[in-house]
Order: sequence, then C-alpha cells, then structure tokens
Amino acid sequence: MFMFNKLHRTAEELIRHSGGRATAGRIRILAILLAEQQAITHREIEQRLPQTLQLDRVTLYRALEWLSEKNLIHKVTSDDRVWRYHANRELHSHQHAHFKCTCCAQMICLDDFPIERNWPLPIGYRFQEIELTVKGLCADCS
Amino acid sequence: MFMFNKLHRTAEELIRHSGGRATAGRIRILAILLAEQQAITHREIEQRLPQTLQLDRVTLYRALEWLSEKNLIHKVTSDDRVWRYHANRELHSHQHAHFKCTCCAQMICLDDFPIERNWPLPIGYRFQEIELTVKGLCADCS
DNA sequence: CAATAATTGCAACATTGTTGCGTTTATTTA
DNA sequence: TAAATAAACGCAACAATGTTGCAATTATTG
Repeated sequence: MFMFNKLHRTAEELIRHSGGRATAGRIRILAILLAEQQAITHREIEQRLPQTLQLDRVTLYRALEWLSEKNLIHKVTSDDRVWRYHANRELHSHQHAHFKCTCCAQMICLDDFPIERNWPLPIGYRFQEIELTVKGLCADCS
Repeated sequence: MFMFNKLHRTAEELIRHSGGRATAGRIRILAILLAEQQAITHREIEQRLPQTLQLDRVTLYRALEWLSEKNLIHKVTSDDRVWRYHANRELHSHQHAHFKCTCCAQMICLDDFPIERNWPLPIGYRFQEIELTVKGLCADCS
C-alpha cells in the first residue's frame, strides 16, 4: 500500500494525458495494474478494489476496454477463456510473449523474449501480429 | 462428401485402437475433423453433422474431450474464447503454431513453423509447452 | 442373448462478457 | 461558482460457451 499514492498520481496523469475523464474508478484500476507485476483478471482487479470504491462489473469491463483503447494497458488471451490485463510500461514493446504457470495460473510478461516476425506464412497470407504464451511452472510452483 | 467413407473407416479404426467404444458420434466427429484443413469450433462441427445424426451439445463436448485425451485431436486456444479442434496427423508435431485470420476467423495449423523451445525464462521457471498464434489475413481476405 | 460398464441426452447451472437505458458525474464555460 | 452537457456509471437483462448430475440407452464382452 506504500507507493500507492505515487501510482495513483501516475495513473491519473496518464489518464488525463489520454484525453479522457479521470474518474475515481479508472484511476484506481490503472493504479492497481501499475502496482502489479503480472497480468491479472477482471475478478482479481475487483478483489483489489477498496471497500470504499466498489465498481459494477460492467463499469469495470468498460473501464478496462477504454484503458486498452488508449494503450495504457493490454489484454492477454489465455486458455482458460479469461482475459488478463497488464499495464503498459515503456520498457516492454507492444509485441511480447507471456508466461503462464500451469499450476497457479499466474501470468507474467516476458519482455525480453525475442519474437521473430518474419516467419514463413502460406502464399497470400499477411502477417499482422503474434501471440505467444509459454506454459510451464513458475518459480514458486516448480 | 466423396472420400468420406474412407475417412469414416479411418476414424473408426483410430478410435478402436485407442481402446474406447466406437460410437456413431465419435466416429463421425473424428471423420469431420479429419476432413477439415483448419481447426474448427464446436459449433462448426455441430453444423457439419448430418440430419440423421444430431448430437446433444454436451455429448459433443464430451466426445471432443475424449478424443483430445486420446491424442486423436487437439484443442486450440483463441482470443474469441472459443476452442477450436483439429485432427492430429502424423505430420504435425505436437507442438506447432496456428494462424488465425482476423477477418474471417478461420484457423489453420502452421506445421512447418519452427518453434524454439530453449527460450530464456526467469530463474526457477520451468518450460512445459508453448502456444503460438500468428494473426493476420488469410489468402482469401487479404 | 444377457450382463455391465461406458456413453448419451436432458435439465439445470456456472462463468465470462455484452447491451440498452435511465441516472449520475466530471468537465467546460459562461 | 453554477449551469449545461457529454461522458461515465449502475442496474437489469441477455448471450455465448462450457460443465455437472443423473437417469436412460447402447456397445461390447462372455
């Protein structure tokens, strides 16, 4: 919880720079994601919201959608059919790999994972982006 | 529809070799997947079933689960939260990449996509498998 | 052909996410 | 600083995908 004021201020600034309304919900959600090392689910974000700021499920979804559009966060696909969200930081490029622990389901970004873009596709096919998830056991589970 | 008898027989044989009951549903489902170039959804399989053999949704899910367990087919994750299924053929290794068209949503297997396994993970992390989906436009859509 | 264990179909439920719409609120501007 | 207004919110209802429990059916075995 220490550091949180700073993240809160950072979050608000980022949101204002994106030209949207700096509502309490958006700020808090972004601050939560900034505080997190790993990509977390809608549900996990909900649980991290303080009692004093409980948001409707729909509002949370819409805020996350908005933050994605503004490129302040990104969404990660997973095999459990649940989106996970993570704050965008300068350091990681838009295209990066993710690691998912098959035991505890935690998900982290592998920022320095080299992603090859010039892979051979069938004739006529056009590359747009790549999604790469490595599965295995995290340090705690292995 | 020509060739279908042959696939049907192949499917039945594969199922018997796996030590399970060769029911009409399982045979037909596997034959459908064998006939298909691309990975298709539960819904698409349902639509390809003949009028004379309509299966319950649940039965279809369970048959697909069983075929996966027996390694006769494999499941592919996608960003639309829908599983897609594809018959396992000798040629493609268990680990291979997939391509998904962002326009028409068709999904194919990229069998000759080189997948590097020795990627650098954080200390203490253990590799199990990799999921790689290339997104872009297929030949028809681009 | 009978026994039996596997498979199926039905109903009900669970989870995740989306849409429509009236109400509230952050921001702008006078 | 108060009014105007567009954006954001909360609620209810819906949609899509998949799962569970259980009784009825069926493929296989002897």
